[in-house]
Amino acid sequence: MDPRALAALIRQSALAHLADMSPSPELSEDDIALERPKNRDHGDWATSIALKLAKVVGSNPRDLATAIADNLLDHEGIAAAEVAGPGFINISLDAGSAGELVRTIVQAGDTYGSSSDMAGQVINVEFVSANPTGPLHIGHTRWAALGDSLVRVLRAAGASVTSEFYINDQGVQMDKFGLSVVAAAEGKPAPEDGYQGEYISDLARRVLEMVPDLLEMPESARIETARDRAYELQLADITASLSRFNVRFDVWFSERTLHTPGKSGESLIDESVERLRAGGHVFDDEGAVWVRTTDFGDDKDRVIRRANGAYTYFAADAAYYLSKSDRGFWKKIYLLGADHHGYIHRLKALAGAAGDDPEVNVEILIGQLVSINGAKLSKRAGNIIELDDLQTWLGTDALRYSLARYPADSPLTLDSDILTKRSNDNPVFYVQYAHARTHQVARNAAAAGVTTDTFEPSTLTHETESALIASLGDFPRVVAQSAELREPHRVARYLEEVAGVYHRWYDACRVSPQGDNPIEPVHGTRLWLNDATGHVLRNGLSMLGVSAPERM
RNA sequence: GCCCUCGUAGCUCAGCGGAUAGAGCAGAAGACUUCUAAUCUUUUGGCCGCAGGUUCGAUUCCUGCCGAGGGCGCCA
Repeated sequence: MDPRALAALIRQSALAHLADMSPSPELSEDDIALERPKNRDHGDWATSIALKLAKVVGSNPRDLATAIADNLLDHEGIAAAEVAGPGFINISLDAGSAGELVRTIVQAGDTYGSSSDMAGQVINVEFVSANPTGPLHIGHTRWAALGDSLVRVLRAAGASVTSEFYINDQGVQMDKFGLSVVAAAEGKPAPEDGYQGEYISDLARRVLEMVPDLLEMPESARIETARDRAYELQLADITASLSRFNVRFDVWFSERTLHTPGKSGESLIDESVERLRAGGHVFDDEGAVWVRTTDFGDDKDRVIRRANGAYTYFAADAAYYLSKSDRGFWKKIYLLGADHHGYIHRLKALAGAAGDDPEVNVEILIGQLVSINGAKLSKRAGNIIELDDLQTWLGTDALRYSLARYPADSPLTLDSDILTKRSNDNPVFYVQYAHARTHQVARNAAAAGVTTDTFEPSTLTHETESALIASLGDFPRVVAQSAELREPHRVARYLEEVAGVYHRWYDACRVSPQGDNPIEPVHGTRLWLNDATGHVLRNGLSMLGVSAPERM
């Protein structure tokens, strides 16, 4: 019996008891609030449903709990249902019924943990979105790890997700970038406010290889050529860095495409201003064009087109937002650093002005900054800590895992000493080792002649076995909840728990018989449990973009 | 000044209203003739920043204060 089936059963029992009430209370399976108690004495599962219902139906929680518990006991597979504390119901499943879950997991394989809870939701997740004017730094690294994991978790929950990188390849920063590369190519110092660091001279050298006559070109062509070639190279570097980091984007959206005039002679930005105007959210004042974002909760109206005729950055934001809507995304999720939280109001306002519901169609996840002890600033790129350096230093697995195991809104200081340790201190190794151990156990079982031909779940009676089974049963709910709350760190924390329970089980229960002892049904059955654990660990690690080695 | 996030064990952090607030590390004591000891067992350690409020019940929700970080533009 898996948790969902149990929740359905509890619901049924509660409703049976309350059937003669009028009106009979609404009760969904989500209301059951099934949880696994920390304390083993409290059974395999516990529910506070009686406490919640007592308020609604106006009866004593303990009496209500007793009635529901009695009803539950009549059902197959329930070994115990006891009322405890103010009205909790502690439930124990009988071993056979609980163990059936193991077969379900193994048969589901790679798909165990996935669900269709979010089926039909078409979601765009935008993250990283760095200027293509230099290498990615530690801040981008956090959003890359978190964003990619979030995308994977949402997909596992059944949503249809597109990951997107918005390339700020237009504007003043790009021009500065071009000037900086030209200066380096000419052997001159970087311009005021320009980009510095060895990577700029590297780019200049590479551009000169591609365009040997660069320095003979007229100035404007020279700057433009240098800018665009260096941009190409830098973007390719960023893509390669992310790819090594196991992060891939479905869409690389160039800001330039918003500025480029289309067939009608109008750019997408021109069109979007007109669309907002048609919606009645635009006004003119002192020669500038404004969007009345205060109608949608912004603290001030925003200029979209300056008095000098130039569009503001907000104009590109607007066009970009409309593009996402036009491309059919029902929900737009943005991952932004804390230094961008000022965007929240205007993005929401933009959604409102575009005719969307800001509370439904836009979600902005603000992440706090991350730092790391012991990291060296990049020599190549100047005063930053580079993703590439971090990755070479710590490895993709340790870096991705340790960034994904904390909620985005907690300020984070990573400890490089721990991340480079290959022991219990380092959670990623703890989890990966547990996975490798499931494979080692399976190899040993094969050598000892233990097979999965026998499966007798009623033999899984050890307390570590019921704990492990219950833990494995939690996986789909953890994934669904992580997706719902946009908190992939819950998957990581869960995997650590599974790994711990598995290690304790391993310590207590043998899959291969010791010495010359005969092979019994329990051994084959435990091999099933072992394999089921391997599936859960592998599936979970995969959602975090972390490898699941079969040997370590 | 206004806005956002955070404040939980010595450290790094979990805990979307529930039972005695948890994990890892650090400190103390143990377990390898054993399917991998990269593991496991036991143990020390808390005015959950402070003060109110809502609730049968608050670390969790609300308000104020204190502390840390970040943000406010016809910049991008």
